Amino acid sequence: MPINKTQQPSLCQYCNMPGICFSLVDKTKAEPKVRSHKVYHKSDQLFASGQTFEAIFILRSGSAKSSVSDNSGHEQISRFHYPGDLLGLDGFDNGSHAQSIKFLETSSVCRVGLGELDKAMANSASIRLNLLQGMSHALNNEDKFLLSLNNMNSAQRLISFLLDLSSQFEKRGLSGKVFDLSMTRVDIANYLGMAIETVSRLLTQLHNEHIIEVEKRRVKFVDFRKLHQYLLLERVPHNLLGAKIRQPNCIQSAVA
Amino acid sequence: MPINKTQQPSLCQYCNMPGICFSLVDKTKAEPKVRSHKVYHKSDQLFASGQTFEAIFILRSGSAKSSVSDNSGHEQISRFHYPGDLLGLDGFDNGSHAQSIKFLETSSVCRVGLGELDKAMANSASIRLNLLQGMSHALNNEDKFLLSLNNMNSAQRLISFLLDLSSQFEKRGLSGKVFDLSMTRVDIANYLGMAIETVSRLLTQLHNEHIIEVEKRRVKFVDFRKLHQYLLLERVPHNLLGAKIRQPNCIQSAVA
DNA sequence: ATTTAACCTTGATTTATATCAATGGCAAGG
DNA sequence: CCTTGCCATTGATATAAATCAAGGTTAAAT
Repeated sequence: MPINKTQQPSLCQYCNMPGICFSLVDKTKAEPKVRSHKVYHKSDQLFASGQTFEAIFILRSGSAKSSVSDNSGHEQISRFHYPGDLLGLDGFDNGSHAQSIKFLETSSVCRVGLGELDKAMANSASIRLNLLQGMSHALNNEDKFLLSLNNMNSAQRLISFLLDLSSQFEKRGLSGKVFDLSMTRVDIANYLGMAIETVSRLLTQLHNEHIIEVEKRRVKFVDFRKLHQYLLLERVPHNLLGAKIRQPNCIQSAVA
Repeated sequence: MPINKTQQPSLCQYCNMPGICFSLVDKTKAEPKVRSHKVYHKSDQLFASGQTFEAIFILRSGSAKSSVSDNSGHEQISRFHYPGDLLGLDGFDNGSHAQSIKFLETSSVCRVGLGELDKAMANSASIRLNLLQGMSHALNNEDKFLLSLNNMNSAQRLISFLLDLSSQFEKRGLSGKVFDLSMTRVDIANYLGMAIETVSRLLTQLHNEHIIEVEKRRVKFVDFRKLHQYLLLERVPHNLLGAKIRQPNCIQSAVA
């Protein structure tokens, strides 16, 4: 199985994004078959935890959040989704969804039923690859996220988050320098594992240090250099090893 | 695609575990083809981050850890592996491994080359399902782990870890009540995102409270009830909502 | 057999960040 | 229009867990 992302130019005419959508159709036909597209609105749920796994989805536009919850009702946002992302991959595990997915704004998705998907996988190496890649990518992303959760202070986590968002937007041809957050501060805090007050304070601080500008949900990057400097500041990983020289304090205007 | 774990009895004769190994062979032949098996020792590396993705592996015996690291050299263990686990799934993302995998003790793996794997996937719905399930399961596990990282205190995280190990062992027909840790305290601390001193102190504390017995790497569960009580103690998720009534303190002999 | 290095434990102290508390603004719905 | 609730900010205080420090034990290597 050659691993090669551009193996097949699978840009979906309808979704206008690289994905498995177009690849699913029979190439011998002139027009790609239009799959079932659907529009959702803010707070709508694509599926809920426990629901039967019947299809995967490709996010065409808008944004969404995945979350899981434990038996005592605590919710944890595990991922934010942007156009091109595959949704519902959690369902393969045991045939029902482990996550819930809620939309953060008006969004549209492309639905691919399981039967259809399996047929496509049987026939097309590129579809197989596409799907496995998507899952592997999600897994790797989550690993990286773990890394930052356990090895960064809250300022660094928030900055990583913003930079990640920025690159997500750029990948999709939008500005990575100015953009609007589609999620609330509460969502950000939940995702990053900190208190909402901490998120708020840090945003204010970065604003005051003229590193970013924040106006409600609008974020503008002013000084990328300083932003990256924050990330480089040593945060020793829990006394684990003498791998790095430590510094007494990181937070307080550590970027001079 | 019917989602059904027992769709096909795919118990590998050689690995003696449910997996994709046996399913890969031609059922019409009397004997399953022996795949390439290999033995590794403590500290050996199965593959390193950056290495070309050529095969996936199934852990037959022993245990291993996956880790990722950032550009500043910090390492984060993302998962511990036990017999039956699929190794190397991170490689699908971009054709090279994102993680490194090191063995924690003498272990053996079953190797499935990519070409072989793809062929099998093209031909067998059960192999497709098996692989997707494996990845989906890994993804869901990591989501759950995130949940506990962000919503539990260190005692609860450690306990969850021990209970998870316990169930891993039971699943594999071993005692979930007494077992040996194959990883160091440093590994545990790294995985759970806490200082090694905290791990040590908590183990001592749980021992003193007669909830578990710890003797070097040997762990014995004494009082499951109290252990679970620890998990139920409220740990409000970062001020996010009034979802739960909070309690002043959790750690200090909270289980009376 | 002795040295070296990894691994683990325990105590004292510091600190990053949660929690508590109060207030203001904005959007949705009646 | 009002008002109700969500969303966000800011300050004061508390605390869980990291860090610092030191010693002990085990396993590996010379």
